[in-house]
Amino acid sequence: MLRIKTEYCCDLSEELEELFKALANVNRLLLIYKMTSGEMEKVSVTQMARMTGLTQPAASQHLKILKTANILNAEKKGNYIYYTFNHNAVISHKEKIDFLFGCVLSKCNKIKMGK
Amino acid sequence: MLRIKTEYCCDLSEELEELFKALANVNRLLLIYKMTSGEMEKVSVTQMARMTGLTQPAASQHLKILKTANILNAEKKGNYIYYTFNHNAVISHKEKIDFLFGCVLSKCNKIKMGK
DNA sequence: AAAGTATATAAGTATATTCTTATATACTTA
DNA sequence: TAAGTATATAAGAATATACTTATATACTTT
Repeated sequence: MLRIKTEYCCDLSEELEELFKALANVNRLLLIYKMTSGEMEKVSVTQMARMTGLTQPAASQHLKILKTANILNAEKKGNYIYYTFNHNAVISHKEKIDFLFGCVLSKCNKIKMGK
Repeated sequence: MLRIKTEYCCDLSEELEELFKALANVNRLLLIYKMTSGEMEKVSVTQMARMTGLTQPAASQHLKILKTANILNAEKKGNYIYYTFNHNAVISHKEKIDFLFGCVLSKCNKIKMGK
């Protein structure tokens, strides 16, 4: 199990680096929160830019980063593009984060128990 | 509750940005995994550098970033400095991440239910 | 078809990140 | 005290990030 984990962690670290990079920006986090908190199911890029105080190109670039990181999906509908959460990918991201923190916290507990 | 959440999210976004920035580096993630997986409770900086293939200054700089982000504690013992996880802070970090993903996933579920 | 709107992309700039090498600091031990 | 070891810091270089403004692309509507 430890060997599996050790090998797994190299790949996992690279995947988590990409995920954390995508999340490591306050404007992208605000975009995400806006997407969760609005009454609207779908919000256009221009609306999101307005809501977060970003210019349209800046919002577009941030959304692209979130899409590339498999956090969002884009769906074109006429003139507008609606970004939505990539539900399954978000679940998968969360599992990886839980694994990382699980490793850390179980190590903390082992030490507290006196090895 | 929604107003509380909206205000909370601005602060939270800035805190999560700092946390995610600290975690958004493959070498720092590998350092973390090495710290969780070793048999040793405490590992010196030089040992960690060797384990991850980093130079001593690079490892030191990464560890400083993890310490500044309240992920690690440093404890000087004679000639060596031992880094350990900041257990309580890690729990607090995890709670914030869980809140973020909780918002996202509950939004996903709301949409699936048809608003 | 022309004009208007929404979004993306391009190019440039300012800043941040992550290394490197060299050196300083703190401690230990001979 | 001098020499050795561990760690941190400093300074510089290469690269990445995040914005800006300008423009291209895709679609809609008149």
